[in-house]
Amino acid sequence: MATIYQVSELAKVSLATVSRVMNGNAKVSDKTREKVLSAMKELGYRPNSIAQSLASSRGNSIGLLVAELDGAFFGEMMAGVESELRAAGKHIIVTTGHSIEDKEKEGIEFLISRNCDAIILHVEAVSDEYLVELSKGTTPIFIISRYVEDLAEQCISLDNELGGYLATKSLLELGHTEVACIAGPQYKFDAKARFKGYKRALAEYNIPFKEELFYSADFKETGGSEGIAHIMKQQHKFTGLICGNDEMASGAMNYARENGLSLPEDLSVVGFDDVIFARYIHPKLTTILNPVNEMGKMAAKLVLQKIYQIKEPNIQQIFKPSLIVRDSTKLLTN
Amino acid sequence: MATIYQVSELAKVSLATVSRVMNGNAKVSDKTREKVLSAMKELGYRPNSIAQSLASSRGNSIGLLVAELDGAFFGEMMAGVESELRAAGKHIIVTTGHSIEDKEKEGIEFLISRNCDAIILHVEAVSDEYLVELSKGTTPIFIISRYVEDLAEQCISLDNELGGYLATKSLLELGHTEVACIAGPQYKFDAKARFKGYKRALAEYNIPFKEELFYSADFKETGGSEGIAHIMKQQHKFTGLICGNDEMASGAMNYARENGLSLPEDLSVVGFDDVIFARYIHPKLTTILNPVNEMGKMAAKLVLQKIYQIKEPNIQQIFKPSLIVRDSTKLLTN
DNA sequence: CGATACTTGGTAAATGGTTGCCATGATTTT
DNA sequence: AAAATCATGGCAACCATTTACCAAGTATCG
Repeated sequence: MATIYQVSELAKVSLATVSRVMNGNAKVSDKTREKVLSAMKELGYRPNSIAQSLASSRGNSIGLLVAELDGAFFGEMMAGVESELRAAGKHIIVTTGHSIEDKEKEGIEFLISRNCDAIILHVEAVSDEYLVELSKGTTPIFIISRYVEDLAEQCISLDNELGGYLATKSLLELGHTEVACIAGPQYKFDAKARFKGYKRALAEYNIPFKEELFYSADFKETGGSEGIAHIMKQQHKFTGLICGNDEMASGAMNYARENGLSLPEDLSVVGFDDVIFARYIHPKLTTILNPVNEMGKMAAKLVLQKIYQIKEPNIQQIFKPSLIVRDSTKLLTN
Repeated sequence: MATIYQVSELAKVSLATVSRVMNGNAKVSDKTREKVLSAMKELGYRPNSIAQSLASSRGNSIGLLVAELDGAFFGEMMAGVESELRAAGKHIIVTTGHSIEDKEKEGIEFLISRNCDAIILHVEAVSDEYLVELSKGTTPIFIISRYVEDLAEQCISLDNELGGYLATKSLLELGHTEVACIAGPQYKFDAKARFKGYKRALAEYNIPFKEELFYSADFKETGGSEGIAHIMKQQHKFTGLICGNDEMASGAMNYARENGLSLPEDLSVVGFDDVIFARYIHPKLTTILNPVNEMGKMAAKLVLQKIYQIKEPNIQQIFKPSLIVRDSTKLLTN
């Protein structure tokens, strides 16, 4: 691999001049710039970003930690972050946390040790205190899809409680009174908040919360089928169901159909997130729009603004979910 | 951030000893190791992997380039690579190519400049020649989901032609004779091979290929709906459809249903890939299993073996697709 | 023509480690 | 007790680049 020395030699200019050409922070005449560039081309020179990073203690890269690499939700989030950052010439380094505290911490360590200019975190297992502590370190952190009170400035989050409320209310407004809920894992902030919204809506309609109509499981298809299986076993009639996310809704709907219910006639279902395939399941899923992609972009903008001083208009830190009505819910008729 | 100097100072040992403890490549007595470790802990020392990488010209990281960060297919692939590599203590650096030649090249440049020990590529726009040339460089490359003759040793690929053949044959065996095909972009290797398999199956059954029943579009839902819209306009009756991938199948099915066809009664559809949501669309999709996740893992194993000399049993480089029968296809009855 | 502003050269330190060498002292083996 | 082995120290070179500094050369301009 060619080095800057060889370039300077071939171009017959000094080391410093090569560096000047590369970084554009000092004036260089067109003629010499040309010489340097063509020498680079001839040698196939490519700056060693590791050495650059070490010497300048800047990385031109942003770390991104997500729970999983697969999953529609994370995909959209990553894509949002990446597109915005790449447009600004920055690269991302992605790693995973798998929603396990130790792995999340390890991932963070890795990103920090990699000299990232900043890191964007989507973490679920790690405590607020840990994040606050972390934010005191030298690597700036930004948090996506989670709200940490003391770090509000660096958070991009969704009003999950409102989402849960809207989802539930939409069924109540359609006349349903027995509305079950299959929530995500209750140690997860967003799952908990969505559930809280569910209860608020019930309360508003003077409907008592019923333990038999509640189940908490994994944010996955299997969680959904497991949840509805459990609830159906309780023998408590219900005509509405709200789910922790779209995957769960999908799993629940399949199970329900396989067990003799027709949708949406016998059961109205509301999902959460509006991931890409929500409109491809049948019946098309009524769900809560979670603008993850937008939020990813916004996190990137926040980084550009705060770290690279690129001013970004219209920074928005708290996003509001909204209801998307499709075919999986219907007016209760008896 | 603490440095190795501060550690050596606090532990009252030499620089070399600290390095010995970290890398475990020379004997260190338990006593001194203990001293060093506790000093590290006290200082919160974290090795600077950038400096390590520069000094040792090893990165302990593997570059991974995928077309997109979202999309079920890429997600599974990334997850496969990551899980295997992480289990071996290696990290991945992910970037994207968006199936655009320049972006793919730029992504590759980035990964190389990042001193990755090896890079795993899922590229579609770049030519075979370019890859061969690239493989002569200092950074070893591995190619996933594509077969390059001259680089066979470094490829993990799927027999796409066989997949296309199996998909088509499954419909022919069910008595369908008018089988349409909505293929992916024909500049993509896998899309082309699948289409080739489609034609081989037709030929085997002495059914001529009909231009009216063919369309090539984006590997997306919109590609699928666009494709079926086009074919339906041709007014040539057909009872079977094979699609370039599951997303396209999903798009086509929705469009078909919205335009009066009932599935699978009027039209049998076969997808390709068996991404996670194939079984959650309705009717559940009959499709070709593309073991991307496995292939991702295998690519990682190949890297572990060839680069880190960790011997991996059961390396398999060419994967065979297989048919998964679900509810979207049925025997043709007239 | 001389003053001024720009462009460039050359040098050297710094970034945070790795790696190999040789010397030294301690410990174990014979 | 001499010899061999082992653990450590101390040193220096190296990785590819950035950055600051000063000196020197060269246009440009009035």
